[in-house]
Formats: sequence, C-alpha cells, structure tokens
Amino acid sequence: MAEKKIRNESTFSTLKKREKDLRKQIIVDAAEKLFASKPFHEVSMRDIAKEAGISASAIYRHFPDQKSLFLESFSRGTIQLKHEFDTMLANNKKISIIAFAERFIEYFTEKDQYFRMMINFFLEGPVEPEMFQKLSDIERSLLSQFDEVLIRMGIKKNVRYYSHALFAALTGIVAIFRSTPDKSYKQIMSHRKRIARFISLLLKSAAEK
Amino acid sequence: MAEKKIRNESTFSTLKKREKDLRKQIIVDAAEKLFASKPFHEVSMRDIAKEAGISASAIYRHFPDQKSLFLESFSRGTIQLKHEFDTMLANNKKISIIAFAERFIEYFTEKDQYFRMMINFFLEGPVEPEMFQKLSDIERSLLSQFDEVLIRMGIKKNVRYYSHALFAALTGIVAIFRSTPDKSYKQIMSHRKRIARFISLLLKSAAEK
DNA sequence: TGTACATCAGTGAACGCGCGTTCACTGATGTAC
DNA sequence: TGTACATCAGTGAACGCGCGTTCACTGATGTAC
Repeated sequence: MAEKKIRNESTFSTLKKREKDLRKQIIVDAAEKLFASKPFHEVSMRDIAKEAGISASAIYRHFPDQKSLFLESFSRGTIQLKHEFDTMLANNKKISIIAFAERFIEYFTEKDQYFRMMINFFLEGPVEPEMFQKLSDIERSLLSQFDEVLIRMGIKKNVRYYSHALFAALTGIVAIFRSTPDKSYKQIMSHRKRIARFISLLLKSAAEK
Repeated sequence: MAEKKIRNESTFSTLKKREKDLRKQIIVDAAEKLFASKPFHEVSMRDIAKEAGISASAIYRHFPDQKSLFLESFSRGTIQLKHEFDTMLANNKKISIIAFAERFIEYFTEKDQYFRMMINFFLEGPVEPEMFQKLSDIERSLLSQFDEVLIRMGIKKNVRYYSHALFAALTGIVAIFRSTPDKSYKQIMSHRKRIARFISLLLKSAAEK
C-alpha cells in the first residue's frame, strides 16, 4: 500500500515534470525562432509570449527573468555541437581536421542565432558570472576537441597554437562572410567551407612538414 | 569693397564652420569614450550629452538622429587603419605580411570599440543602406590591401583565398581572445599577436612552396 | 460521494523606468538701416 | 551710434513609446477528510 502510493506519486510527478518541461520548451522554441530574425537584445518578452501563444506574464512561471531564458536557449543550442564532436571523436580513431572544420562551419551557418549570441557574449562581456562560466566552458570544450583532432593528426609541438589559430579562423569566417542581397545562403555556405578547407589544409601541410 | 566683403565672409564662415566641426567632434569624442565601456546600443543620447557637458537636445543641433552620430563615430575610427595601410604600402615596396597582420591586431586591440561596432554591423545586419555601404567599403578596402601585400609577397594563384583566410583569422583572433579577470590587456595583446604571427607564417610558407 | 482547501499555469492591467526625440524658450552674437 | 531683426547653440520640460516585471485574479485539477 505504502509502496504503491510512492510509486504512483513518483510516476505522477515525473509526468508532471515532463509536461512542465514541454511547456518550457515551447517558450524556448519561440525565443529561438525570433532570435533567427532579430538581434537577441531586440527580442522582448512580449514578442516571445506572442510567438508561444501565451501572455508575457506566463513566461515568469517558467523562468525567473529574461536573462535566464536567453541563457537556456543559448546553452541548448551550443551544447549540441560539443556532443556531435564527441561522437565524431569516439567513432573515428583518425579524424580529418577538414571534416571537423566543415562541420563547425555547417553548424554555425545553420544555427546563426547561436553564433551571434556567442560572439555577442564574447564581445560585450558577459558580466554575469553564470554566463561567463557557460561561455568559457563552451570555448574550452571546443578548443580541447580541436586539440584532440590535431594530436591524432600527428602534431606534437605547439598544438595549442594550431587549435587557437583554427578556432579563430573558423569563428572569423562565420563572422565576416554573411548573406547579403546579392549572395545567397548556399553561396555563403560554400564560400565559408571553401575558406575553412583552405585554412585546414594549410595547418595540415604545416603539421606534416 | 565688394571683394573685401566676400573675402571677409569667406574667412568668417570658414572659422564658423571650423568651430561647428569642433563642437561636433566633442560630441563624437564623448560617444567614443562611452563605447569603450559599454555595448554601443546601451549608450544613450543622455549619456553622451552628459559626457560632452551639454544637454541631450543640443546633440540634435549637430546630428539628425542617434544613428548618424554612431555612424560618424564608427567611420572616423575605421578609416584611420585604411590610411595607415595605404601609407605602409606606399613607403615599402616589399612589405611583410606579418607586420601587416600585427598592425591589424594592434589597431583593433587598442580601439576595441570600433572592432565591436564592426562585428555588430556584420552580425546584426546593417539594414540601413548607408551603413551597409560604409561597412562594405571598409571590408573591400581592407581585403584589397591584403591582396596587394600578398601579391608583392609573390603569391600568384588564389590570392583571394589567402586574403580571405587572413582577414577571417585576424577578425576571429580579436573576437575570441579577450580580457578576462585573469588575463590582462598586455597578455591578451601578446597572445593575439602570437597567433596572428603563427597564421601569417603558415600563409607565407604555403606561398613559398 | 461531497465539500473544503491547496496548487499552479495562465491572464490582463498596471507600474516604473529609460529611451529617442520634439518643442517652446533663452540669450548671445551678428546684420541692416 | 542706436535700434529692430535674424540666426543659432543650447536648455529643460515634456511626449509617446516599449520595455521587464509585478500583481490580483481566474479556473482547472488534484487532495484530504
């Protein structure tokens, strides 16, 4: 009897939690949709509420403030690339730096909002320690994954120079080559990849020397 | 008599114009000072007015709106690097890509506000055609100066790949390696230069192959 | 089975604030006759 | 030389707006006895 009760409560509360999480997800999705079309500091709580089909005040049932909602959205977006890279590293003993670089470009070309948020946090200074921590974690994680690929490629000296150079170059590529009235998404994607390949090859041939 | 009058009017109005320009300059200086400590979209007309020692409404005697004032500040800041590079190119027949890259890093490390504005306009999409034009001009000008250095270095094939790669890498370096509580301005400057040199050397040795 | 109470997502009005910008004005300077 | 008028930088109050957030509330659902 007691056991049953506990088990019921447990599944019940799990279900409730899941429902609550789904509602949270709807709000974050709405926010992300808007971030795709506007700078994130121009996205208001009213905008997000409208997109999610609820009232602005309802958002505060799920997030204590705007900052937390933005942070949640950002971290859901960027953690994914880390996981992808982990999988790539786990599945292939030897992995091409070119494939890595291309995937980086693809990812941040497709999810430009996150790239813009990332750069914004870099540039405007995250002030909030929580945000700063998150950003540092992402950066450190990406850099150490780059390190790993470069080591497997046979680089022994100055690994950190190589990975810093690559990370900077890829970030710069996404930052400066962007869609304009006369350049389509497809054109931009392929130009970004072209330059990313070019740099990866430079690093590779320097490493082999 | 008529001549004298004209001459007087002329010098007079020149002086007046100069005074007016000086007043404009004070306002732009105040804005720039604030941009150094805050994201530029958080700098208000009241902030600028306070910094300049005038009232907010007085700014509108000199600039039609906030956008124009920001644009003025941005273009004064970035045109200078173009001039420096022009001088470097005019004075030295053969010029080191490393010197060029280092100067880029130095310039945008010292004038971080302009770098942040530049990236911001890249990322958030300048919408205003005037702003878009200005930004494209700066980008095109820097890229063609890079082209020039690379050609003088002896690169014949794929010059554009090299200059795009270099521009992207340098931009990325300034974007991602930034001051933190535990890294001083000096440390950042030297790390940025170190990675910039590393990439420049990669390009150079690839070109010489 | 029925009743009183608790929980909680969601609502819409409202608060207080800072923003860009406008407006009527002042006061200093120069100009015309 | 004196007087009327024009120009214009600058002032401070005000306007209208959108923002993040709060608040009193509703209504649905579950819980206790």
